[in-house]
Amino acid sequence: MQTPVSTPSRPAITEAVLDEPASNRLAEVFTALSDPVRLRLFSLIAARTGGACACEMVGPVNRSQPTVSHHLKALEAAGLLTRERRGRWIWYQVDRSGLRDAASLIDCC
Amino acid sequence: MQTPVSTPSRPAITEAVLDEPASNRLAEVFTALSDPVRLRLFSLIAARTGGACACEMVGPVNRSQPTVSHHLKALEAAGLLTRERRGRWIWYQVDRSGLRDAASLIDCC
DNA sequence: CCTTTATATTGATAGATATCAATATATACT
DNA sequence: AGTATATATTGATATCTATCAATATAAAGG
Repeated sequence: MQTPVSTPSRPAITEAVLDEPASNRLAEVFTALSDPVRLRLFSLIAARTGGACACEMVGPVNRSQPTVSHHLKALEAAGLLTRERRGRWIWYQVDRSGLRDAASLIDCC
Repeated sequence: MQTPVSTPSRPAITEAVLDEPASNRLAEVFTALSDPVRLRLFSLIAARTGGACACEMVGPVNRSQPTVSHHLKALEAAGLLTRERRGRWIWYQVDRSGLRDAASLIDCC
């Protein structure tokens, strides 16, 4: 499941009811953000300009390496992170475009 | 589980790593938004100034009355909707304050 | 090629959750 | 009181998910 390169901009939620495809896609994004460990991982990455290495994250979130790997994969699959290998390491960065749909929903406040 | 009356404003996610209480609270909000049916319900309510009656929602989301009731309760528990009885009917409105935390996370895009 | 290090996958399990049918509660009207 | 209508709760079930131990893969360096 991958995010399309360019996402069509959606009307604000106060202006039109979400149709089923839109709500399905948005639910994917919010599902990815619905776990405290994933939120902390996302936050760790967002707080560093230039992104962060997966190797730095096991300690801070206090979960096993496979669990961290699993969560990072989920965030990437939802289009919230980009992933890049550098030698033995994997570097993640926030994919801001993946957040736009979610932001437009929440804009109404 | 009820939202405090006034929520302390949080630093942008690009500035500080979420601590555990913050990520737990935020995960509650995003969990509430993580289901397509709940998103459509939320959207149905947000699209109507003055809110919407629970009785109008079973048809549009194509789920049973108990399921709709269950989802509306979840949205209210997360602090995303307010609930008011008017005679036999229950009216819901978007609680914008409940969205602020989520918005601040997503601001970074 | 063998070892080390970083990350991913597999398999298992406990807990969460979306759903509905049946039933209960609450309000209004007669 | 009795009936009709709106919403909530209960109980059951199927599916999903967070987690870890064990194992696999991938890259770098000797």
